[in-house]
Amino acid sequence: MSAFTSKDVARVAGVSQSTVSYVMSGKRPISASTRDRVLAAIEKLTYEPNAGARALAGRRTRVVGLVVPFGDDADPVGLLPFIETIASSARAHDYEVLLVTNDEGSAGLRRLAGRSLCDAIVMMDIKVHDERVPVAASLRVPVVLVGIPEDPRGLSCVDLDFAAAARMAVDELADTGHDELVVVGYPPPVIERRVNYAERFLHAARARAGARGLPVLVLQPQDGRRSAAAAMAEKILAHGGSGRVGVVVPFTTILRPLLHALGARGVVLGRDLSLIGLSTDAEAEDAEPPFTNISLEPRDVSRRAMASLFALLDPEPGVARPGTDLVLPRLTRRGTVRTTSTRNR
Amino acid sequence: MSAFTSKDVARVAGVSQSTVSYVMSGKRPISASTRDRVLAAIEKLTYEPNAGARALAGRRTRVVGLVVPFGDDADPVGLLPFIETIASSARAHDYEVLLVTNDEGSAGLRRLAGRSLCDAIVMMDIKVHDERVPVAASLRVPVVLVGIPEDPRGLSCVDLDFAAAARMAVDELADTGHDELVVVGYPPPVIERRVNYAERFLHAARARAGARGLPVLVLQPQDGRRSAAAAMAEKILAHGGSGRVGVVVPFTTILRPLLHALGARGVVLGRDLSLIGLSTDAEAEDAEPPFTNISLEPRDVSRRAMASLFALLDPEPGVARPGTDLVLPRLTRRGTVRTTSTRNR
DNA sequence: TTGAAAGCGATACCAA
DNA sequence: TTGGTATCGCTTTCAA
Repeated sequence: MSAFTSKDVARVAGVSQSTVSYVMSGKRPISASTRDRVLAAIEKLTYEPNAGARALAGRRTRVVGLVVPFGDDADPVGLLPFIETIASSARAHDYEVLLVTNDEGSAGLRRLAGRSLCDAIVMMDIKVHDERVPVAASLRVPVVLVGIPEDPRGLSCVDLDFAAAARMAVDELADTGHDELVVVGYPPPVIERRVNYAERFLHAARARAGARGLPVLVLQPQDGRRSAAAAMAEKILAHGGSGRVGVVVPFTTILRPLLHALGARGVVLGRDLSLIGLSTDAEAEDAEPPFTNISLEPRDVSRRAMASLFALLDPEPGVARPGTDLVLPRLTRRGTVRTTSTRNR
Repeated sequence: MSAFTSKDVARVAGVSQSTVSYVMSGKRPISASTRDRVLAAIEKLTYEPNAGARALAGRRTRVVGLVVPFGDDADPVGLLPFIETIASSARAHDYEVLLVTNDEGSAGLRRLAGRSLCDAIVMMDIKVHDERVPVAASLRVPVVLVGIPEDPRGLSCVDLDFAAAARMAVDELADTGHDELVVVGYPPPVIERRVNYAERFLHAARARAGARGLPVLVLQPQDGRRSAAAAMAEKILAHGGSGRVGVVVPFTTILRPLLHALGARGVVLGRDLSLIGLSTDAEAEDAEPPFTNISLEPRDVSRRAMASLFALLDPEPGVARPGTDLVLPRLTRRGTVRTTSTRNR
């Protein structure tokens, strides 16, 4: 394949190397005729600029670094839509995406910035106290967090509004006449790692339930597997004798096995028990039965993260300042919440 | 953060810039004392070499390009283990991973190579006739295919041996006394795109079934959703009156809904009907019920792909030549195949 | 509107 | 065992 340089293009087009550069960047007015000659030469030679040389001379790589939670026991499902959306958004701005895995910790961040491998970084799976956040804040490149640490150190954060999600779930159940709440929370490793959204969800759920005068029982599954789901189902049923119970499930991976475990015990959701899950819409639709859900909106979150990243990369005067951007979740009713005659929304 | 260069390191260590370079690369013997001084200076300045400059001068980027099937309707589940394994394998060799999505087609490949963004490429989701393969073969950088096109053009290919998987499934069912086979195949888009593994699996299944004297019915689900699964369940049951039927399901995403649909119709797998799925072990274990599966081995496949990639990157004399590397699948029995008294393996 | 030339920060050759 | 320096391919002043 070609190994032509901008010098070759210049020669073919009969112009100087700098003119070739300016034609490509548009940073200088060029007469129509020379531009055409240059473009023709580029076409003819199938010239592609050398990324390394460009990065060296121009001090920008046109690469965004993406730190993803691999290897961790973080919810692996639902990661793809994030990566996918970030990748396509990057491409739409003519940026490449460099993948770094979480298990490298802050070393990955230092490498990314120190070696000038990228112009900006998106970091996912933020913990409440995250050792990487202060490091990220000290880098020469802007960093956008998908998730909210306790102290963002002035970094931009984007995430679903998990507190609002919790309030939506509690309100929906309170409004439909339920008088008791069970939250099937997060497994021990998630809690121990102090994943930020888990805490935000649980705190807000407790607070709202208190405000609405509903007692809450928070259960903790061991993990997202069948046995854990079966145990949860038993606890819910043992607990739920007294009244009209609404179950809230923010931990995505336990949803399917839990639905199965409840079904196997003869429970009909929407009749014997109400359930709201926090999940993508696709998962809620395809589950058996389809359940009322509050959407995680991974695509929206990713898009907004990339938007603030690009805002940081070329700071439009008077516009973006870093801050926290919370995406509002959306509740979709699919019949797993029993409604009374008093309310019918 | 630091923005030190190797020149700074040289100054602090009291040596020349080239000595710093040689200390880092080890391409030249260095006296212990100077090496120590240089390393101390590097440490002190937290020096990191500029990737662009390195790529430019050294003509190698230490980046591998990874082309993943986003946006396509290719099975999104099971993609993560591939990416994850490739990423960690790359890191183990001190390479970065640049993500390119499939929907860019061969343009992405040309960019990767043309701009010298990477030293080698891993490409997934190969079709039988894949327009990208001839392009890949014409690049200046080595390309490893995860999947097998009809004409690999001399490129290295690594994949699960889907033909062997099909034969294993057929043999297992034949050996256990089944006298009829139903294959719940791939949905129309997969067939139309001529995804290579789908064809390999179906051809081999038909051939082996013929050799074993078993009639085969190949069904085609519309997609991987509940309604499609329900339709499949009906067809299987309508068909299966006459004898002992064994069902083979190579399309991963339909497995869960199909299991549910069968269960809802009162079918007990391993008693009324036998089923073997092609899926990761995790999925087979966690399903309801857990099913006998043939593993997709994404981690093995990825590891071997990276192994041949690194073999291409520094060609050990007398070792690697490009070729096709098929990973043997593994069958794990989980009780969804009914066994006769005549065989008990 | 265009060109010449000085870097950008490494690598690796040629000498010593 | 080490240092000087040309070079990689592009961007961006500075001059014209």
